Amino acid sequence: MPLPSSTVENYLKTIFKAQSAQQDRKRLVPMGHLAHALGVVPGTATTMVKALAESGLVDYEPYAGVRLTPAGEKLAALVLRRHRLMELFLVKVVGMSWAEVHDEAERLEHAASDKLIDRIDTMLGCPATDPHGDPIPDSSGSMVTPDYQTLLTCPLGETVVLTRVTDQDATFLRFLEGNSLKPGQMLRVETRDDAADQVVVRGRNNRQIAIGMRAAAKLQVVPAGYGAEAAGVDSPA
Amino acid sequence: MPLPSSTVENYLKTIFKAQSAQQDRKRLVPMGHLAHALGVVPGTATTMVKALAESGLVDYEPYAGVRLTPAGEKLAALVLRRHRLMELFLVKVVGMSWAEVHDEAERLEHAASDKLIDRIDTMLGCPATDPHGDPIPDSSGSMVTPDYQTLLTCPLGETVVLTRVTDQDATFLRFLEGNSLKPGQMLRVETRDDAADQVVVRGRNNRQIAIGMRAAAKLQVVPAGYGAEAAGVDSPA
DNA sequence: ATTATATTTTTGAACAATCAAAACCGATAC
DNA sequence: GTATCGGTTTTGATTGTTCAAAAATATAAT
Ligand SMILES: [Mn+2]
Ligand SMILES: [Mn+2]
Ligand SMILES: [Mn+2]
Ligand SMILES: [Mn+2]
Repeated sequence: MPLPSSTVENYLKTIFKAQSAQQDRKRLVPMGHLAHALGVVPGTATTMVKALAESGLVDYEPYAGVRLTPAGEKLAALVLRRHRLMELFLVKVVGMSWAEVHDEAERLEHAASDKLIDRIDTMLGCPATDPHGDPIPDSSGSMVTPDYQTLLTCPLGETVVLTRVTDQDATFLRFLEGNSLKPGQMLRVETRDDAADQVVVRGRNNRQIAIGMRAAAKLQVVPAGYGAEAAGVDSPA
Repeated sequence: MPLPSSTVENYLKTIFKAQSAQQDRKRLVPMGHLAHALGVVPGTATTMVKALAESGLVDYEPYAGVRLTPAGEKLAALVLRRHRLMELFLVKVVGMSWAEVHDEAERLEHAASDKLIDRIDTMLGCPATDPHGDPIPDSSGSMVTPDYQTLLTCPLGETVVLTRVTDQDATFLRFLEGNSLKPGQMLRVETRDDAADQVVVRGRNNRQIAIGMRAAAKLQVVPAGYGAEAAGVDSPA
């Protein structure tokens, strides 16, 4: 019952995110996926997951996969809370770029005390989302994950608000920033061309921006003026 | 040559502080002292120190003790820099109490990147001392450690400025704060009574404060108006 | 010099986390 | 049903960090 190591925290967080990413979040996460996401060989993940199961943090079915127990889910959500609050803090208070805060938070999330995190939460006014639009769990570990549409699935021609970016790669984030593609930005999808693998959107100052479909799928949106505030969009300007 | 683990960083920092604390800072630090300061058994310290010697970070003489090499000294100073800048940041920007920032910084010092530390340094205006008056090494790892007098050794009756507190215990720090005994505060030592183990000082609002000699030795001072600014005192009000 | 005491080192073992490579299982394909 | 193949688990080993207890050393006392 000692406090979980950062290794354990990372395993739980990764399982949590993998479960959230699949449509049925009660399904088992395959060992291979987990190992790949953590950058370890599959055998290592198996060993670790068996230990986590022993501690009651996950359910483990050999050859099938792993799933968080309620206890594991709560712990994972609190790690995610520390991560996302820390990211927003680094952007808003410290003035770091949204492209670099992920790596920083990846380490700080294991070192910051609950006291510090609560202080940050208060200082930021109990925010609902982080700089990338990811929802921030509350201090009890619960979180709402709205099922947004993406620039690939939203209706053509209608104005939408960018709400979430589901890729933390620094280069990608810098590209988006250079094109004013940050959460809160209003957009309209002009055309989609499957053959050319291209989506053209009109963004800030009516400027046209063309991006590939792989990238477009990483940009989540809501219809303009509908639930934008509820989704935590800061400045729908 | 991988980056040093937090365990290694803690060993180096502890050796550094032990060397600084002894009058001749080139003397060897006994294994027993090191082990006690780190909260490990002596055998553990011996094992670790031999590994550090292998990496060229310390000089180790069996049965005599350990001392930092120039490489180890630089690394240690940079850990201390991260620790102290983080403490000041937590007090000044995050609004935490000076009594609780030490424990927090004890973990954050291993997680914060150089980029974050530089950002904090700039934000704070490249401060010379932390909330407890401890000097902050610069980014090259050099640091001046003035040899202050204490409330036990300073002249009676003369006005002095409190510059440094050499004990991080939270309860002690809260006691000091409750009596306005923080760096920058002007004081006068009225009486010293060896038999009663008591030092009486006159502090803020001419209020009299009596403390034991053990505690008085932990409060470092400089003559008022002389080198106070150079020592990084913030508000000699 | 001999003895006693305190400190230090060594030895043997443990735990956490990891990998490489061999063995294994399960879902398809024939 | 047997062969095949990707994913999974086992096995055996390594590294880092730690402890308990035994052995060794240095220093101080007699
Ligand atoms: Mn992130
Ligand atoms: Mn994020
Ligand atoms: Mn400190
Ligand atoms: Mn300090």
